[in-house]
This record gives sequence, structure tokens and C-alpha cells, in this order.
Amino acid sequence: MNQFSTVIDRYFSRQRCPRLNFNTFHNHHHRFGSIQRSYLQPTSYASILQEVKELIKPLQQVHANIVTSGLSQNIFLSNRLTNSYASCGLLDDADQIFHRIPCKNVVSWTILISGYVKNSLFVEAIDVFRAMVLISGLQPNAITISSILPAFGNVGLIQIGKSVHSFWIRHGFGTNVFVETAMVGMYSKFGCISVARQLFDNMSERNTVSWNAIISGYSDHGFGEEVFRLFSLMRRDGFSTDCFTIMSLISAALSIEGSRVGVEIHSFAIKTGFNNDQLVRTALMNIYVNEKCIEDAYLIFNEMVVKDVVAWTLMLTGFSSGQYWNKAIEHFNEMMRLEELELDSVALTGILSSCCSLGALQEGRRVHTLTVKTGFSHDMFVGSAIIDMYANCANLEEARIFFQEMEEKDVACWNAMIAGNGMNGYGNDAIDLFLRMKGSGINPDESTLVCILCACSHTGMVDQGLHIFNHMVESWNIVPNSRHYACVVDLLGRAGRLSDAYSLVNSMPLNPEFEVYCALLSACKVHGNIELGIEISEKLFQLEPNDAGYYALLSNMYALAGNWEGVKMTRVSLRSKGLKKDPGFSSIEINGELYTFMAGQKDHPQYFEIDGLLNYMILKIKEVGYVPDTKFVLQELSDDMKRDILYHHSEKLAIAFGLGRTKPGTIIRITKNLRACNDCHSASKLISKVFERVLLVKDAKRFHVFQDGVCSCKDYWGVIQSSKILGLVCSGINLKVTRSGGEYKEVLGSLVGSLLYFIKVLSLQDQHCFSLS
DNA sequence: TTAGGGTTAG
Repeated sequence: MNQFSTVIDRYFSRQRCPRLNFNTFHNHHHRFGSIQRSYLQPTSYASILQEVKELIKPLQQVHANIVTSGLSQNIFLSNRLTNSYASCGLLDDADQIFHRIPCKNVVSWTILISGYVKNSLFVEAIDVFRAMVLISGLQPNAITISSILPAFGNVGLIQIGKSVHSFWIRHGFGTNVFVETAMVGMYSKFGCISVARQLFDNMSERNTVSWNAIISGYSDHGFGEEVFRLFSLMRRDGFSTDCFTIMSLISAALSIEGSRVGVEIHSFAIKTGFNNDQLVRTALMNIYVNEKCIEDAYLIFNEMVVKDVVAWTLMLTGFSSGQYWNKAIEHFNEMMRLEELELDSVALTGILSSCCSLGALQEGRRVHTLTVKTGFSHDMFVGSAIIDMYANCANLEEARIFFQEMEEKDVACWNAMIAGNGMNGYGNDAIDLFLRMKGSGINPDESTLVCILCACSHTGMVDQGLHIFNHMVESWNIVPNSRHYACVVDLLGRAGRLSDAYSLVNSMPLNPEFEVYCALLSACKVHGNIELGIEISEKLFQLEPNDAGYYALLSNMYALAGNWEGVKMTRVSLRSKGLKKDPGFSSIEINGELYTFMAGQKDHPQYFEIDGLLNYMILKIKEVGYVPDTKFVLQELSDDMKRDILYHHSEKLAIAFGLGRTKPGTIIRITKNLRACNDCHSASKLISKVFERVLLVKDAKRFHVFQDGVCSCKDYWGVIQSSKILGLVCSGINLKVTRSGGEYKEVLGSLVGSLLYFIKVLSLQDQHCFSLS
């Protein structure tokens, strides 16, 4: 840095007083017949440019001086200028200078190509390369080839990549470690890892970069073990390790399931000094986020001097996957405020999916508006995240409007829309979309089939679901995987066809993964088959011994069977493994503000506000018959303590808070991360009656509407059945359903859809939901 | 008579 500033300083101090060297100045003036501010030779400009490289202002000034010196035709200087502008990311300027060069040479072309590649503008790089080959008549050399290959790799142009490869061989350029390394990188990106490996094995010369190329190839494709094997070979052969190597090791470690290596890799990075690298730090954050050590990730994030958009996005993912909901909201609000942070499609998708899991509709809408302003709403990833967000926030209408207005839709957008219809109860519409997909030129993929089967199961369309499942291969050429089986097991289970579900699992041609057993387990619950339930819980427990969720499941099954010894054992082994189950929380939106309550949270900023309300609420519902159902507190505690735990379930905290902030006759909308427990369920019914509120609770599985002391939607069912819905007027989160008789009834937007869905589900069997919270 | 190159994250 010091060298930079000295040279630049020297240059500009000369600029400020050109007359010091009057003779040179005079000579230039004489020669060019105009006032020359600079007396420098092209070679001096060249070295200044070298130093100036990524400093935009000085670069522009040097550029201006080169022009006024009449040196803009100098190909050497023009090439350097092109390179400097490209290094600053100013590709338009680089392109302009390039185009003004009268006799471009191979170097000029190569500089522009590599400039685009370095800025990830691969398509542009390929266009330039094409023009070079087809128009200029110049032949690319080894440097050109090594510059363009990554572009082919990133865009996935396998054919062109291969033909450049054969051009390289045909022309007998001989061995070149740069080109060969780039080839390894390109084939790895294509997913042709064995070709890449063969090329790598045949290299006559290798260096750290070539090793990194093959290692990152393996780590990109999830061959974690092979990465570590190659890494030890690399060290054995005496090659040094750098940041790139560390990055691959980190992603390899991440791909090896259940490996908790965060601390080891972190200390290795500190020992080797690589922890000062921005990318390594970010990758370390990623490990901690993945291991759910959010505090550790946050420590690294906090210490970062330069927090870039990747770090911010990763931290957001951390907060929301670690269920630090308030933190997540604070964090993404800050992200939206920071002007220097340029939000890109990944960041926006991340924010939207956090809104999704939070049920934060207002925030989600703001992000949607932002994506429209910034043009990212046309991005397919962002677009499908917007659809997902609206559908998950129970606002299917807005999802539909957005979907319809999209100019271009890829398979992920269709999938999101199909899933959205399914989860909101529009099974027929989901099927309709599914059938329309092909007509618009989009082929269903594996996920599409998951979405549609899921939609069928959620809306009780058993026959349609089975029909689709049975024709997957012949109609769409998709072989059912474990997730598809899980959907069908769920479909049969919800319909009460436990034995069909069970025999389907037993007849599976592949090993059932955990989601299949999960589906079978809930089928057992619906069917009341505790014995089989325990058997399956134990299987799940073996499959995912490190997931606290399955301990809860198993413990709940034991509790249902009255096996308290089993409950105790599960708890002990949960603690001995140092695992924590996901804490329960509920959030509620009041006047566009989202408030989140954790179960048992007495240090909540709003606790004083709700403490009195909570007691009053319990008192009032006790008057109309509420009896706390302590058998759902699966711990051996005194009855008083059990009751205290029940009263402080996050859902009750949120409801109490909502009661204090709303008037009778309003709708209170609550999102819960886990499933609502039976005690909260029966309390909610009474609350809706006593306090004259409509409670709409969306939990991990379904929507519940509590009104007038009942949790059913018969009233609404009646509204929908007996009236033609003449118009749906969007207003905030509410929709007005217009009855044919001219009478208005306000219901929640989600309701129309969710009604159909949960009438079917709830009428089958009152749900059994248990949670350890 | 200079200049241009390969492998990294959310």
C-alpha cells in the first residue's frame, strides 16, 4: 500500500507543477502544437498505470493525460488502460478503449476477455472470444485459452469447451500448466469430474493452483472424503496450501454429513494465518451457521472490518435457521437500510425466505417492492422466493398476481406456485397448473412431482395423487425417489389408509429415508397406532441421532403410550449428547410490526405488558370451563410447575399480547414454528369466545381458525358454499368475501384456501400435536 | 518491446 501511495503521490505532485521541468514541457508543446500538461514517456505512463490499477479517480486522470498527450493510439498504453478499467469493474470503459484501438493484437483481445471473466460476465467474455476468432482472424494463444475456459465452465457450454480443448490439442501447443489447470477447472464445473481427474493425473507439471482446481472440483460435487485424500497427497508432495485450498476443505467438511469440524478448521485457519482472508472468514461463518452455532458465526461477523453482502446474507440465514427471529428481523431491516450494501439476488432470496419462515408479510411486501425497484423481480430465484413468501404468509392471491404477471417463468416458479396452491388448499388449481406447465414449454422436474403430490395430500385428493404417482415414469420420465414416496405415504396416512401406507413403505425399491418414516409416523398418529408409532420413532431416531426433533418425537410416542420410563430415557440421552431441541416460538403481527415470543420467555421486552393480560386471560377462560391439560407437559414436575409451563407457551403469550393490542371483533393472526399443542388449541377456542376475537393460527403444519369457541370452519364453509364469491378485494392481509346477498363478511386472505383444506383434515381426526415446550 | 493467464463463499 505504501508503495502505491508513494508512486501516485510523486506522479500527482509532478502534475501540479509541470513547469518545474520547463524544457521538457516546452519541447512537448512545440512538437504537438498544443498545451501539454504532461511530459511523460509512454513507458512512464505504463508504470503509473500499473500502480494506479484499481484506483478509479487517479486512473481517470492518468487516462485524461494520456489522451491530451496524444498517446491514445499507443497500443501498449491502450491495452494497459483496458486492463485497468476492467480491474476496476468498469467494463463499459474498458470496452470503449478496446474498440478505439485501431490494430488490436492478441493481447488486447485477451485483456478484454479476461476482464469480463474476472467480473463474472461470462457471456460477454464468450462474445468477445467469438468475435476474436471469427472476425479478427487472430489465433488465440495459451493465455487467451486459459482466460476463456472458466467462462465455458461457468456457463456450462460443454460442446464449445470441448472443441476449444481439441483445438488446443490439435495445434500442439505442448504442455502449459495454466491451460491444463483451467481445463481441470472447466471440466469440474461441467460436472465431468472423472475427465478432470484424468487431465489432472496426466499433467506433467503441477502447482498449488492445479491441486486446488481438482480439489475444489471434488468438493463442489460433494466428494468430501476424496477432497481430504487429495489434500494429504498434495501435502505429501510438498505443495503449499493457500486460501483456495482451505475454502475447498471447508466446503468438503460441510458436505460430510454430521461432521462437526467448525472449531478444528477455525483453529487450523488461525494457525496458518488464513483466517484473515475475507472469503475464509465467510466460509468459517458458514460452518458455524451449518452447525447451528450462531453465536460463533456472529462473533466472526462482528469482527469483520469489511462486511460484504455475502457475510450479511449468511448471517441472516444463521439468525433465521437458528430461530433468532427478532435478530433476523433487525438484521434484514439493517440490510435494507445500508446504502453501501448492494443487495443481489442471493441476498434478496435469503431475506424473502426468512420472511417466509417468520410469516412476516409486511416485511416480505417491502422486500417485494424493493425487488421491483431494483429489477430483481425478474430474476427466477427471486421470483420463486416471492411466490413462496406470499403463499407461506397465507396470501395466495398476491402470489397468484405476481406469478401471472411474470414475463418469464422457470420450473422453480411453477413449482412454487403449485406448492403454494397446495398448502393453501387449492388442490384442483394445483393440478390445473401442473397440467398447464407442459403447454408453456416447461417440463416438470422431481420437485414438481413432490409439490403436486404434496398438494394432493394436503387437499385430500387421494385418487388424483395416486394416479399421478403411478404414472410418474411413463408420463414424465421421473423415477420416484424417497421424497415422492413420503408424499404418497402422507397422502394415504391422512386418508386413514394406514395399512396401504405401511405396505407401500415395505414395497419400496429403494431404502426409505427419514421423510418416509416421518410421514408413516404421522399416519400412525392419525390412525392411533401407538405400537407401530414407537417402532418407527425408534427407526427415525437411529437414522438421525443428532437431530433433537426426533428425540421429541420418540419421547412423545412413549408419552402417548404412557411409557414414562421411555420418556425419561430419551430425555437423558438428549442431554448426554448436548443437543437442544428447537425452541418454540410464536409471532404476531400488529399494525405491521412483528412481535415474537419464545416459550417461557419472561425476559421479553413486552413481558410486563402481557403478564397481567395473561393471568386475566387464563382466569376468564377458566370461568367458562378451561382446565389446563398438564398431561401434555412431558416432564416429571409438580402440577403447579406444569401449569406454569403451559401458561407460558409461546402461543398463549402471543395471544395475550394480541388481546391487549386489539379490539373485540378483530382477527388476530399468529404464526408458530412448531405445531400447536392440544392445550393451546382448547384454550384458543375459549379465548375466541370470551374475548370475541377470531384467532388465525398458522403452525408448522396447518392453519387453524378459532371463532365463537370452536375450531372449525363450518361458519366459513357455509359462507363459501352458500355464496358465490363475487369478488375478492385485497386489503392488507384481509380479503373481503362478497356474499351474493350483498352482505359482507371479512375473513383472512388465506382462509378461502385453507378452509377447504383443513375442513377435510380436521374432520378426519382431531389432531394430536405434542411438543416438549 | 513492454502488456494478457488457471483454482475460492452466501
